Amino acid sequence: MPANNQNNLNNGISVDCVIFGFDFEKLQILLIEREPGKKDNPLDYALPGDLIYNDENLDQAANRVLKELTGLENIYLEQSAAFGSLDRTQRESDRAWLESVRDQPDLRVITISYYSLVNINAFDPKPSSFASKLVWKPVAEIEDLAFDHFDILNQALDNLRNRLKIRPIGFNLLPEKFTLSQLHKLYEAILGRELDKRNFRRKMAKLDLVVRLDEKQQGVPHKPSNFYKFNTENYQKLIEEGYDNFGF
Amino acid sequence: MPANNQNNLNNGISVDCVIFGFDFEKLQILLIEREPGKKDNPLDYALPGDLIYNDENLDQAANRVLKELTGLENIYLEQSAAFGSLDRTQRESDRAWLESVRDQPDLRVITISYYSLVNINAFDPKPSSFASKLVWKPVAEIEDLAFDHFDILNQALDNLRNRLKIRPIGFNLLPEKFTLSQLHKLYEAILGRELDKRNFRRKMAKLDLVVRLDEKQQGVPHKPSNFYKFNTENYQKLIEEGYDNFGF
DNA sequence: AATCTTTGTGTCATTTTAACACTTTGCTAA
DNA sequence: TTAGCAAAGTGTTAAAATGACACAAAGATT
Repeated sequence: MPANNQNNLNNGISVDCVIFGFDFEKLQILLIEREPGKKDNPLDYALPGDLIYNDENLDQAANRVLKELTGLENIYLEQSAAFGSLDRTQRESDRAWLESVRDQPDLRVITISYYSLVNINAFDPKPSSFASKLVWKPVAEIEDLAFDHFDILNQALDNLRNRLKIRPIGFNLLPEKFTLSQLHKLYEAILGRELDKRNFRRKMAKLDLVVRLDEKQQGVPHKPSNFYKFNTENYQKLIEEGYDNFGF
Repeated sequence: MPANNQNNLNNGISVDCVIFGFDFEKLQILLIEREPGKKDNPLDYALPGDLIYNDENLDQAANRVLKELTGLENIYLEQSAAFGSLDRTQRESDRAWLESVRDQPDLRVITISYYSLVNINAFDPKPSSFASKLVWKPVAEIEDLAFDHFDILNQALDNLRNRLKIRPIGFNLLPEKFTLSQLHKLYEAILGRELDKRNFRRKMAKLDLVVRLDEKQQGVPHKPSNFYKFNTENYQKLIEEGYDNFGF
């Protein structure tokens, strides 16, 4: 055994997933609603996440945990950051919860966060395991989360925004067919600021990342908008050329 | 104890530091030269890094390890990524080394990497502990490293380049007084491509990030160049305004 | 005095960005 | 049927940023 207890290697490693979704209005995030503790605490939300196994690597763990807790599979997942503050599991409400689900609630746990972008309408979140209840929450309305998950969320959002300047990953949040207005609103939702409609469309057109389909919206009480799809080939071409100015 | 051995929590966590330095010519990186093993292996280099303690957080660990192994203290350190492949410690030459320095050489270890930028002339690397010998190596000449450290290096370089578009962190690599040519070469070294001299200077001037000093180079066999220093106040101002286009 | 090396500087053409308003389409309600 | 409503869709102009490009000036060396 090690000589000093500072180095007794009794560490846990977890992954936490920040799952962004878009409902054509606001940027949302998928959270686990935890049972309120003994006290009449307000409702309490946490990111989907869990300890990793010893025989899987980090990406595998993130995919597994996500599947186990939400049913999501084969989705875009990007590593975000590592969090390892000593006090990250020391809040009272969190400790009670840990005691109910962990063999070693006192274990010091370092977490690796991932973020993901999904089409909010394309899947049916299936709570399981200790994720008793899954809910989508608008990111902008979240003020706190369990553990240090609020920090993790903000970090992920920051990474997402930076990434969006370099890669057009936002398309992951949309269904296969979408309108330019939806795409426009998506960028505004992620970036948290307004973008001029004409300038947005001009740049999108120049990038040549979308293809106009011969199909329109139906049943809307106004001029129906045209559907588009993502142009994978052109995207690949741009990336191979080293192009990386996808920002607004 | 846990029910299944997949989840026995027997994990180690380490930090590895990618220390970039600049000698006014090439981008360099600080490496530990390991004793060749029993075989007549070629020389072998690794990133400074070690297991973290249970009573310190990640940033503390990175700072401590860096100080212990190199003598470097109070320097810019940015978290880069987490690496946790199952086979990252399975190379033969690495295992021999682990057996000589670790209590539990078989421990599965996940590492959090940090990168740092230092002025290569401003400190005297002091090898200690098991870092028997420290050397600077030009990044461009490195073809492989111990463990998965080559991957870690490339990831850090990628992060550094992305970061440089958003924040003028390159100044950390220079002494307090520097010439515009040195700054220019630094950007070229980090980005790995040539930049037009006049365009570079024009943009630097517009950003107003450097202040001209009333002092020139001496003893150079050509027109001496003027010294400048970094303008911290203007930098703060730009950041507060939300400006983030520092790229070239 | 001539030579050498690196510093330091300006212009022009092109591209990118920002600001800005009205017509069109299809549905809805009177 | 028609008037009104709501969102879609579209172009111009000015300002800023970028990219390409060449030569004179300074100081050291011979």
